[in-house]
Amino acid sequence: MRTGSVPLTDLDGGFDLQATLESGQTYLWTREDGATYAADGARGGDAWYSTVVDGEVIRVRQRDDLLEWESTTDAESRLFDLLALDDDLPAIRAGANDDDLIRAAYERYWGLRIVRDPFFGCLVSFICSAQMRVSRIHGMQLALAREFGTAYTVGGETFRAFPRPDQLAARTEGELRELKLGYRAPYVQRTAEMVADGEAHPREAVGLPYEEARESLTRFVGVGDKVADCVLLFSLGYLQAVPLDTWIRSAIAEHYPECDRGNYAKTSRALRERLGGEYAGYAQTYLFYYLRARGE
DNA sequence: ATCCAGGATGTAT
DNA sequence: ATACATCATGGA
Repeated sequence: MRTGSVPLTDLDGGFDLQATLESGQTYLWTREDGATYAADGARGGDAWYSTVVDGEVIRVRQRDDLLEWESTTDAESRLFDLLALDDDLPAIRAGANDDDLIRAAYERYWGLRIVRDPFFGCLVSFICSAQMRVSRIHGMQLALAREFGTAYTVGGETFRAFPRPDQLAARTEGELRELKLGYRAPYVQRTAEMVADGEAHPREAVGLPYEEARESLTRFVGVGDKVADCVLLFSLGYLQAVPLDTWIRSAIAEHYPECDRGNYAKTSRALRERLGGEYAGYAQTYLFYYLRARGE
């Protein structure tokens, strides 16, 4: 294993690994101490997290102002990409609407970055997210990796990659239901087939104007506007995407009632402008984590 | 027991 | 285009 470390004081705006990985954006990392993601956003700890990307095992942990990593390859540039370490956080925040709520959320979780997940794992994660809590979505993705993903053994420890499209496409709906995916099982199976067969691929959305990209992703089974927004935001680099989930919808009702325009597209557009346009997805994600931690 | 969780789909209007 | 029922599962 190669090792290295990134001095976080060099980054624009610092970094918070726990907030980034446990805030419900990504479900493709494993916390090695076995602790479940803190639903209340409890801070602290310097746990190791691991993932497998393109056949390379990557482990990271944060110790104060140092991000330590260990990997089967030189992982530094990969980490900059996956964890958006090159995003200019102060500039992003400066471009956001600065009301009391947004300010509080940014201050509480400062250093949280919008991840850039591998697209297939992200797509499946958010198909599974329908009417599910964060901890269970994570559990589903770990189960998919454990049952159907390729194993890599390094230093006596085994790491499981998230399954490739063909690996999931080869499973039956029944096998996926055994992992407690419920009614999402056929969605995952059919979407995996679409990608494996070359019928469609999430990356075809890249480069399209934002709302066209969202529409493009809804061709996958189990993907509506909300899940499409999550994939755009957490995998494909569309930082203006504002997913409207139940938490954000209640926040709209309580704090931004004028943004409720009746349907998804118009409401999302209104909230996007309200939250700061180009980087509205950042404010949305800080807000989501903040509100969920407070249990509102 | 009832409600709810990062919703989507099929059908009727 | 919009309204509605239906879909699994488990924790509060």
